[in-house]
Amino acid sequence: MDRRYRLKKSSDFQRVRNTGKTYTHPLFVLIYVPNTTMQTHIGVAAGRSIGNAVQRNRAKRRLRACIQPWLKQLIPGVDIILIARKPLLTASYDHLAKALAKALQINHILTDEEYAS
RNA sequence: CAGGUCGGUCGGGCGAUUGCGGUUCUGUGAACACAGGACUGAGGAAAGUCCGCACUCCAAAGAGCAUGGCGCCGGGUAACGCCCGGGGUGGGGUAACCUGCCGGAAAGGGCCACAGAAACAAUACGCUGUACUAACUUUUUUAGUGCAGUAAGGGUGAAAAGGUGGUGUAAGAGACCACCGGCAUCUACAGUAAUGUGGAUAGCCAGGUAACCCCCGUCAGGAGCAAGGCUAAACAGGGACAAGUGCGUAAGCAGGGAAGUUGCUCGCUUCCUGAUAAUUCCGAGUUCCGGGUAAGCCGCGUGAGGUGCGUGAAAAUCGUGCCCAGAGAGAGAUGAUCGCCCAGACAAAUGACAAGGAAACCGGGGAUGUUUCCGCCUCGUUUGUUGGACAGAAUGCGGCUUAUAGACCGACCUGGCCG
RNA sequence: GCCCCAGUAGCUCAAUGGACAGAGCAGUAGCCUUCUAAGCUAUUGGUUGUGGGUUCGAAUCCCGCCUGGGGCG
Repeated sequence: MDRRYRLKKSSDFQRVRNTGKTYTHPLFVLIYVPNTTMQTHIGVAAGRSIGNAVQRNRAKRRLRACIQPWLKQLIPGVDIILIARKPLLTASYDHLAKALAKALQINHILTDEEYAS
């Protein structure tokens, strides 16, 4: 995932978490809110409860790898935060990819839903 | 062959598809962005942040005190609380080997609960002598009080004042004697030294604790890359606080005041040292408070760097040759999905070796030998299943500590068998 | 990343190196009350975060880990 499309500032994270809509799944938490810049930003986070530094990094990498194929089909102008949860470390890739795709469809963030389905 | 000890090395490999960070090249295009290519991208502990340095800022990094660390000896180093070698003194192991401790308790202070007579000293449980009193009364003995002597005795305790035996005495005591042990001073030899082995002298006054204070020696100025420097933007043009004197025309000097020196003092550095009749106003600063910005660049990787050879008892210690192209993020890159292989583990089949067991034979009998069958363990081959731990750079190094599936190499020890 | 601090009963806190580590609240049982609350009495509950060391003796002193918390530009 290119660095341009990432959510960076701490204040941005605070804004999205305070004003955004939340969708909870056993593997992750998805928070999103529309912005005014027509540019998509995605932030990935993993808390201390996930484990040590290796496990936190792995969780974030897997989430980035899963969101990668959907980048071009997202509605422009949305800020998204993905927060990893503990079972994500042991889940298979297929399981995680399907769960994430379903989450994106339900929340109507994709531009072309027929292609996505 | 089995079990173990010590030291060292490695800590999965190759490929495909698709992504990310860094450097660089090419093309398009106005800055600057986009597209494509090439090279490259975590560790032995990157961890804990426990020590030591480099580096940066505090004017320079000065003195004394305080505070803190360290503490047998020698060597190494930029330095260390680290490493190597040696010494003393305990503990564990059959052994190889592992492991605790290390200046001073005769400079001084404190503490040593309970128990005990007493915890370093005497208002003495006891023992002995003696005077007096009382009981009984033939002597004796017993009890109490006073005086004097005593650390031998029992028992207490973690610990009881050199030990054993004797002389001696009213009872006792290194008071004296013999042997043994420890300490101090002087001294000879060996060793760079710690120290070791001897000799002489007088003495036993000298319990433990310094991870209690302390004394001696030695080291340390403080803060930390969010250090610090530059650029841009933004807010504000704020509030608090002292001295306010003398000489001099003035500059300045002296005195005074504020701040800094990340504890204190000295020293040093910076700044201030005015008005008014009066209330009062003014009043510096690298000070304090309050407010604002959290964007970019540098610091930032050639370094106490790797590696071969030599030197050395050893310490990647020193000397020397060669190679340096190869991580530098900033919500923080090195990933995701597969395929093949390789250590290793388990199961099955099969082969080799074979502790041993059974039967038969040779032989008068035994030791022993020969043949056949069964065969723990170990190793090899094939097939199947499974299968790689601890863990992620964030200024950089030297150590320490802690976590870690396993694999390999070398040296040594113990036991069994064979020659 | 760098630098600090703390850990004692279920909770909040005490304890000069010295006997079985205390106090309040909470819990349990009893008394009181028609019943409950309040009150009174008794009682339960601790590897002093953990592993070593110093000491005759450690919650306390020293060292290593674990867990939790705080600060900075």
